[in-house]
Amino acid sequence: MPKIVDSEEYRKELLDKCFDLFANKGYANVTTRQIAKELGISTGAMYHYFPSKQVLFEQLVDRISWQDVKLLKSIAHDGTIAERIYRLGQLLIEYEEHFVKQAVIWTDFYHHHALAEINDNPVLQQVDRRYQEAIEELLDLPDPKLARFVWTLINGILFEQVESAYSFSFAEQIDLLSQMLIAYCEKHLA
Amino acid sequence: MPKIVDSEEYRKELLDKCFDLFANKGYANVTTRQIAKELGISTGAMYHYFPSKQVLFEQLVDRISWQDVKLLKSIAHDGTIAERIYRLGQLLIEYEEHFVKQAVIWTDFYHHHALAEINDNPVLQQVDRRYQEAIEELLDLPDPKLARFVWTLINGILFEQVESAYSFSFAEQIDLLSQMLIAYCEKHLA
Amino acid sequence: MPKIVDSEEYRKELLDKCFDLFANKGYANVTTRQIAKELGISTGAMYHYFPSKQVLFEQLVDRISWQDVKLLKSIAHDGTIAERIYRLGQLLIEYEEHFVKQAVIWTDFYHHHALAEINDNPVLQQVDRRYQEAIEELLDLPDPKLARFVWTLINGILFEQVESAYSFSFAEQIDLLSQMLIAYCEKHLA
Amino acid sequence: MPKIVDSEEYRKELLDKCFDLFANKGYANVTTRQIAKELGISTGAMYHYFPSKQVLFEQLVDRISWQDVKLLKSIAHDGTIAERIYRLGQLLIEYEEHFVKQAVIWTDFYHHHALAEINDNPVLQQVDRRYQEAIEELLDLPDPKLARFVWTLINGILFEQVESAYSFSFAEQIDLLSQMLIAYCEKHLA
DNA sequence: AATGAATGAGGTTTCATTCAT
DNA sequence: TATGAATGAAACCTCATTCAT
Repeated sequence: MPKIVDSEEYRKELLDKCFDLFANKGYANVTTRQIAKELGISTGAMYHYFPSKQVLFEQLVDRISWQDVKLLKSIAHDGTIAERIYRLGQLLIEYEEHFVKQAVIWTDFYHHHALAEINDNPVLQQVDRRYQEAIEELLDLPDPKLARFVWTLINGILFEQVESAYSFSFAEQIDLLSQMLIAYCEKHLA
Repeated sequence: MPKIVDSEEYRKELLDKCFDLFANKGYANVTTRQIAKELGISTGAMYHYFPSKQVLFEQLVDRISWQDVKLLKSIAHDGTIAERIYRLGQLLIEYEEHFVKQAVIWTDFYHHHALAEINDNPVLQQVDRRYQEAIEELLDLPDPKLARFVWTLINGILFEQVESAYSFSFAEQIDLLSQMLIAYCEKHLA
Repeated sequence: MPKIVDSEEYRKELLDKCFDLFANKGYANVTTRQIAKELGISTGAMYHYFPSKQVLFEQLVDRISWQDVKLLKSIAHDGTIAERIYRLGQLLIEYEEHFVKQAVIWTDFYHHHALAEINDNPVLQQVDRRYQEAIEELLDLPDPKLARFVWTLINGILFEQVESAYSFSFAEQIDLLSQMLIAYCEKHLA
Repeated sequence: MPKIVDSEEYRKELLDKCFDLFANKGYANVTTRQIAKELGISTGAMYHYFPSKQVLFEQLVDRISWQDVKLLKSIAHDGTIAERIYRLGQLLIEYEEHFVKQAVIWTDFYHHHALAEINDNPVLQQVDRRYQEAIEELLDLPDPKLARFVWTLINGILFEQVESAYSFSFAEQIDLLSQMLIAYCEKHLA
C-alpha cells in the first residue's frame, strides 16, 4: 500500500518535470528520449510508469487541469462582479507563466486527437465541465454561457502571449478584459 | 513568361488544396506522402514546387495571411464604431470555417518554429504588422493596442471552436464580443 | 549523313563539357540535372544524346582514353631510353591537369562497375591494351611488363596530386620517377 | 565503466566488419541497409553507434590508417637501405589484400569530401603526417620527400591491383619497385 | 524497478528516367 | 529535337516501443 502511494507520487513528480518540455516544444517535437533525459531516468523506466508517450501526455494534461481548477477555486468568491473579475485577473497575472504553458499544451493536446475521440472521452468531458464550473462559481454570472465565454477570451490572451512578439503585456491585457467585462455587466446585467 | 505565371498559379492552387489537411491534422501529423496524395501529385512533383515540407507550410501560412488581410480590407470602413464592429462580426461569421482553420494553422506554425527564428523573419513580421494594420484601419479606435486586443480575443473564440465540444455557437460568441466592445467603448471612449 | 556527323560532333562536345564535373565531384556525386545544367541543355535533351547517365560516363571514359593514347603517340619515339623517358615526363607535366583528371575519372569508373563486367567488356579491354601499347612503343623497353609498370607508377603520382595537401610538385615527382627509371635501366638493362 | 569499454570495442568490431563492403563497392554504392545487413544489426542499431553513414565511413578510414601505421612501425628498422626496402616490400606482399582495400577506401574517402574540408580537418592532417613519419622512419632516407614518394608509388601499385585485369602479380611489382629504389639509391645517395 | 541497446516501420527527401507538349 | 514537369523507387535517417540483462 505505501509503495503504491510512493509510486503514485513519483508519477506526478515526473509529470510536473516534463510540463515545460511539452509547453516549449510541443508534443510531436519532443522525443521519448528527450522526455526520459529531462526526467533523469531511462526510457525503459519511463515506460514502466507510463504505457506510452500519448498516455503520459494525457495524464499531464489531466494533471494540469486539476491544478488549474484548484487554483481557480482558491479565490474568494464574495464581493461584487467587478471585484471577482478583478481577483481572477490578479490570479492569472500572478501565475501567468503557468497559465500560458497550460494553454499551449492544451492546444497541442487537441491537435493530436481526433475530435470524435475527444468527445467520447469521459475523463476529458469531466475535466472540461470542471473548468466551466470553476469559472461559473467564481464569477457567479446570470448566464453560464457568459462564464465560459470569459474563459474563452482569457485563452485567447494566453495564446497571444506565446505567439506574438508585438503583444503588449499580459497584465495590461487582462486589465483591459476586466474593464470590458465590467462595462458589459454594468450595461446589460444591471 | 506565361509558363512562370502558370507555374506560380499552380503553386497557389496546391497551397489552397492542402489548407484543410493541415487545419485538420496539424503540421507534424501530416506526412509528405499524405500531402502529395491530397494534392493529387507524386511526392517528387511536390518537391518540384516546394523545397521542403516546412517551406510548403510556411508559404501556406503566408498565403492565408494575405487572404485574411484582403478580406478584412474588403469591409466598408465608414459608420460608427458599433457599426464597424458589427460588420467585422458579420464577416467572421460568414467565413467562420476559413477563419477557424486559419487560427489552427497559425498556432501550429508558431509551435514548429523557435521564437528567435520567428522574430528574425522579416516576412513574418510584415505579415503580423499587416494583420494589425488591417484591424486598426477597420475599427479606427483611438488606441491601436485596442485593435490588436480585439484580434487577440477573436482568435480566442476561433480556437475555442476547434477545441471544445461544449462551446455555444460561433455567431453567438462573436455577437457577445461585439456587445462587450460596444459597452466598453461607450463607457470609456465617449 | 551530314546531320549524323554533326550530331556525333555535338555528342563529343557534350562529353568534353562534363569532363571537369565528373573529375571534381565523382560519378555518384553528380546528378543528371547538374550534368544537364553544365551542358547547357535540358535533361530531356541529354537523354536524347545518351541513353543513361552510366552510358554517358562510359563514353566519356572511352573518349578520354583515346585522347590520352593520341597524346602519347604524338611524342617522338627516337633517341636513348633516358631521352624517351624525359619526353614522356615533359608531356605529363605539360598536360598535368588533364592527366590528373583522367586518373580520377578512371578510378571512379572502376569503382562503379563490377570487376566481372569490366573484364567482359571488349571495348574496355581494347582501351586498356591500347594504353599499354602506346607506353610500350614509346619507351621501347625490353620487357613489356616494365612499360605497364611505368604507367602504374605514373598513375600513383597522379592520384597523389588529387589527394594529398602535402605532396610536392607534380613536375618534381615526375622528374624523380624519371631518374629512378634511368638508374634502374642503367643497372639492369645495360 | 566496463560498459563503455564494451561499447567502444563493439564499435570497432562493426567498423572492421564493413571494411570489405566499402572496399568492394565504394561509399556511394553501399546503402545504409546493406551496411546494417552486413553488420548483422538493424539500421536503428547502426545509428545508435554512428550518427550518420558519413561519420561511420570517416571512423572506418581513421581506424584503417592507425592499423596501417601500426603495421609499418612493426618492421625492424635496422640494416641497409636495401634491406629495409626489402622488408617493407615483404610486409606489403604479406598484407596485400588489406593494403589494396585500404588504398581503395582512402581514394573513395577523398572523393567524397571537398578538398578544403580535408585540409581543414586536423585529425586527417595528423593521420596523413603519421603515414609520412612511419615511412620516413622505416626507410631512413636522406630526403623526407623521397619517403613520401615511395608511398605514393606504392599506392599506384595498389590501385592497379584493383583496376586492371592485366596487371602482373603484386609481389612482382613490389619487387620491381624495390629494385628501382635500390638502383636509384646506389646511384644518387652513395 | 531500472537500464539502454535494439528494432523496424515509416518519415522526409533525392534523383535517374520518362513523356506530354 | 527540345523542354522541364512528373514519376516513384529507394536513399538516409528517426523514434516510439520492446526486452535481455
